[in-house]
Amino acid sequence: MINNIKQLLKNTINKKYSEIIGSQQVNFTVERSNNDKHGDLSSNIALKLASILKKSPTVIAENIVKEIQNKNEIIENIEIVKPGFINFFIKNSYYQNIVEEVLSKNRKYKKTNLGKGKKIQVEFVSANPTGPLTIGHGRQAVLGDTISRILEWNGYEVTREYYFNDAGRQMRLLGESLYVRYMELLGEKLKIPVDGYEGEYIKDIAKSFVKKYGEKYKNKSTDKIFIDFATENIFVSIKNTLKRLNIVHDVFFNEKTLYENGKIDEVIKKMEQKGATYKSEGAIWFKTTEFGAEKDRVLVKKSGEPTYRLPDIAYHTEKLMQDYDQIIDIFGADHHATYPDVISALKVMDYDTSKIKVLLHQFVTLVRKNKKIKMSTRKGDFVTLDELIDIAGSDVVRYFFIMRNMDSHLNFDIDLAQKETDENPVYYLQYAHARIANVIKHSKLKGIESFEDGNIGLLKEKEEIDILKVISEFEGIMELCRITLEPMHLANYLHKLATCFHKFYQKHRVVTEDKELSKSRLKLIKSIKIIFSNCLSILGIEAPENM
RNA sequence: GCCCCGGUAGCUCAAUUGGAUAGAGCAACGGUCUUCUAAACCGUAGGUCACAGAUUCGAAUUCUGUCCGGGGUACCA
Repeated sequence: MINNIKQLLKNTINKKYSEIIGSQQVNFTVERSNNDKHGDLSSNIALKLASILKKSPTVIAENIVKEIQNKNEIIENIEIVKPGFINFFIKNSYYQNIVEEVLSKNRKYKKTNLGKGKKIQVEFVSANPTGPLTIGHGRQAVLGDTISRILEWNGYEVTREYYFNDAGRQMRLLGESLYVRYMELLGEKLKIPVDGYEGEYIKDIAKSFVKKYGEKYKNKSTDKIFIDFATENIFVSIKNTLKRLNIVHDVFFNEKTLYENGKIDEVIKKMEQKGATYKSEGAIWFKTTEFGAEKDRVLVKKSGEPTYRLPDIAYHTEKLMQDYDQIIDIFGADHHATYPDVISALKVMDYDTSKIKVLLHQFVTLVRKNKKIKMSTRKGDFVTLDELIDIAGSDVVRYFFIMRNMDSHLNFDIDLAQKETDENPVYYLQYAHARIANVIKHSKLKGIESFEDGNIGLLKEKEEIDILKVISEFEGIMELCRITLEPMHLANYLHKLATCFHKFYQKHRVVTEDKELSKSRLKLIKSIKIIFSNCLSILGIEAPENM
């Protein structure tokens, strides 16, 4: 509809003003009005042309309108307003026809195939197996999965990837922490190492360790079994948590692979050849200052161990070697200083980094009794994602995490979540869906077997047309989501759709003595139901038939 | 110090990326179920869009500076 009008305007000015405009691009827009008085669509074309043509916008608008009047069958009326906006009023029949389109396309309504044959890798969560997933990870998990679903809706083939490291200092500490808890169960008091893991979950793991091995590993603190046992247990729980949220990764990539397949050495050698590194104080440094960084960074410590940066770089060369058309990395705000180094290194080695898109999301702050709490996995001070799902349920958790812009901090009030699950906004959407399902069921009881022959021309009430207008926005919203990769827009949209449905429901009855009208309204609500169900499925949220 | 986010109603956040009278949900107050689900709807109240400049027909949105909050700035990941 918008493109339709836009093309019409473009043609008109090309015809009328081509001599003056010449090859200049006129950047005008056609947008949905946010006020009924301004019609359905409005264009600023006359305002944009005013400075080029050196005429008053109103005069230009009048000339344009004269030209296009009656040239488009969906336009009911055109008005010119104050500074020079051209407002279009669209015919009801245009909106009514949407019902038929939704009903016939159903699950495929406005679904696109833009990504057909294209592969995208989305990397997210990527938490090392040192403890259960926290609320903080939850945001990234839901964000990553929902973005994946948006891409899939557009026909892309998405691979969800999880990158992890089960070696190194953190893991050693994890193993030692488990050992301490293990010995504790065997009656010996030891101290958790400095920077070790103090969370309760280690005690649980220690219990199953005892169950399995008894006293076999008493006093064998250095045995690798402690690390392996801990990571294995933790990974199982991480995967379970994600599964509860309907999130399943396709690939778990172990950092270890990069050492085994020689990628790490390869990267170091290549960067050396390119003259991007140097040795100093026994370490190997990357000249990041040449890429605008403040300081040079260490790639290999004097101990010979790489810093986290090196495997990150190697991992990305690995990603780029595969045939993905796009690579999306989802990181927390704490990564903002490190990923530019990775990109710089890839550029040094002549990789095309334009395929890589990095999305940073801000942190989740846990609020409890009106106090902000800093979460730390190490100190065991956190609320796990599992606990949150227990309290609120998967649907609410998913909705909650994509409800807001990823750029804004998220304050999570745990008391509120516990107390007010009934008033959660997600129920508002699901309730609308369930209500519709119920009305359709009711209509069958009232003897309306089918409503395929309902006459959409009978949908004339303001509340009915309003709903159809919102449905007509769906395509644009999905486009916005695709471009910005920001699922929040879809959440806002659904809320808006639910609002107009509830308003309609309150004011008008669907099933009445008037069979014809009932059938047409059943068609209407069926089409709303389809939109709900499609959108909720993109958000990974259930669309219940009753509540 | 430097880098990245944010600052909008009492609270949590929107504003389709520069459009017209800045909107929702909680919280407050008042109203609506003999009817297809009241987990809903209607109404009232609530705003110096942090502050100051700049850009233009037009700014919450872009630019500059200042203030406040969060994150980063490791030979931790």
